[in-house]
Amino acid sequence: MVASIELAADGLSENTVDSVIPGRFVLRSARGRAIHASLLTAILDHRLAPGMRLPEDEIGALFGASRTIARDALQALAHEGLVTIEANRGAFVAHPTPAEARHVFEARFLLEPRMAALAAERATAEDVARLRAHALEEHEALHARDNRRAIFLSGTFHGLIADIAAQPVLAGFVREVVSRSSLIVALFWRRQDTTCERHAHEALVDAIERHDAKGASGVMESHLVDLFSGLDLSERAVRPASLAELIGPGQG
Amino acid sequence: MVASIELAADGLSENTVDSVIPGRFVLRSARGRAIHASLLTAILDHRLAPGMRLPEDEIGALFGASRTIARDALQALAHEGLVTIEANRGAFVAHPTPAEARHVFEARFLLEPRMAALAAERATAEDVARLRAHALEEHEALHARDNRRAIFLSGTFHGLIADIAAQPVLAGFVREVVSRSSLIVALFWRRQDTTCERHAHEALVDAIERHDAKGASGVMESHLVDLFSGLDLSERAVRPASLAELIGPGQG
DNA sequence: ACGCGCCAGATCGTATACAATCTATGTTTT
DNA sequence: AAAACATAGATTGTATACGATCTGGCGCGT
Repeated sequence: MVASIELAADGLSENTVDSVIPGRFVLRSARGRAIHASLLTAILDHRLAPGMRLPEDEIGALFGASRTIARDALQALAHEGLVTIEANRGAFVAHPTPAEARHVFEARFLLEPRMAALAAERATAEDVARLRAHALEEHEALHARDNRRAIFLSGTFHGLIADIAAQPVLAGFVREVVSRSSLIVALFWRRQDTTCERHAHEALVDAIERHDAKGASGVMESHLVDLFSGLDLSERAVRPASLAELIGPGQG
Repeated sequence: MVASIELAADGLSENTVDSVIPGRFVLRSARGRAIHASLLTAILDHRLAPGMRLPEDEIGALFGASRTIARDALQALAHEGLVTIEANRGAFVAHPTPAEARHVFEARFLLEPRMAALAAERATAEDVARLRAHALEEHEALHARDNRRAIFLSGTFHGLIADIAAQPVLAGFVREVVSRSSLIVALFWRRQDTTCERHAHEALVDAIERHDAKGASGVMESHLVDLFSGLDLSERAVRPASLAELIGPGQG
């Protein structure tokens, strides 16, 4: 039951939501966009877990809309790879396999270092200021132990850099793979410390401020290596062993 | 009026259609997928011109489906950047601006040389055979002056290479930018000879057969430079002068 | 006790109805 | 005659109705 999760839009600042939404828009109605935005942010900050059902009725009702609208929003999310649609069974939060996780990160390894380099070449003083403000927000979220916000912001940071690179098509692709990474982290993350990540983001802003394209590209690449190596993509991870192993033969 | 254009599926071999359709599927009904496939191929081979209206009624009726189904298919195409949806006005074949054309090609310049290199590393004998067969088909289409088929096949060739690179996420991105390039060519192409292109495709297959990653990457890059330099993205191109200039004051 | 089939509830698939909006044509006004 | 307005037709926006399909549970038979 999805209704138990807070999906209404009032919990989110409009700015942060906008920074995740793809530029080219396919949903016509305001309510459709609201549903899209709410589900998107709920997936990005791990309120909605991979595999969770998303019944059209319930989602529509949450936003005072009919199934027609909810379906459109779910179809849009399916196109972004965040929702899976099974015929006659409905929509579910996507549940990437280890192989899909690898493919998503392979795409990030190709796209994002280049975006960081372009951002370093093109960033204005205001761009750098915006990045710094964002990094500060991340810092505060971590300090306040607000993990959801921290994980959400660390994703939108990558989207901001893609915007600065001023390549809208590639920026859209980056947003997609970053969003999907959020589901991958939810499923396969095995490490606790996220401090390395914060330092990486700060180092990235520094390189961009220096207009050091090579440096920014390198920092981004090693940052992605860090993220990727924090995943456990062994087969063990996807199937939680056997029921026997989970319950244990002598500890119930 | 769109009905005057042959959109039914019987004119196309199933194989070639499949090779254009994105892997992850969002449309549930068979008729929805048929509409999607037909509109897609009609756009790719320039039967549907940029800016053309796509009324829901008419499209649904063509396939014996209701507007509901047609809407879903149009939304999917909108997500791929091939169709533009305007609120309360309906769907149109996308009509990219020169700026958008540049952004699409910037994405291709980043993605496709890498895909060519990966394809060269990974291609099996069967992959090479498939590419050769495809290049031969292109050759035949050109020889038969079947321009529509030639332009269609030259697009799917790039999709095939992306498949061989075995990176499904990136391959999906490549398919999107290649499809959009078809609209860009329809609007901005200014050159007649496509022979250079055929040679480029053959050189690409040769490099891939040699497992020459650097070579394949280089050939792909110069092939894209060729394609891009064949476009006229000046502002003059986008607005076809004035109505007076088109009709002429003294030749009716 | 276990497996098999059946039935009810829930959910999705699709068409259709009606309201809202837009476009184009023709009319009025200045 | 040109511009503003009004109206009719066409097209989209959205809800809803009804049939199809799936899921889970109950009862039956072995």
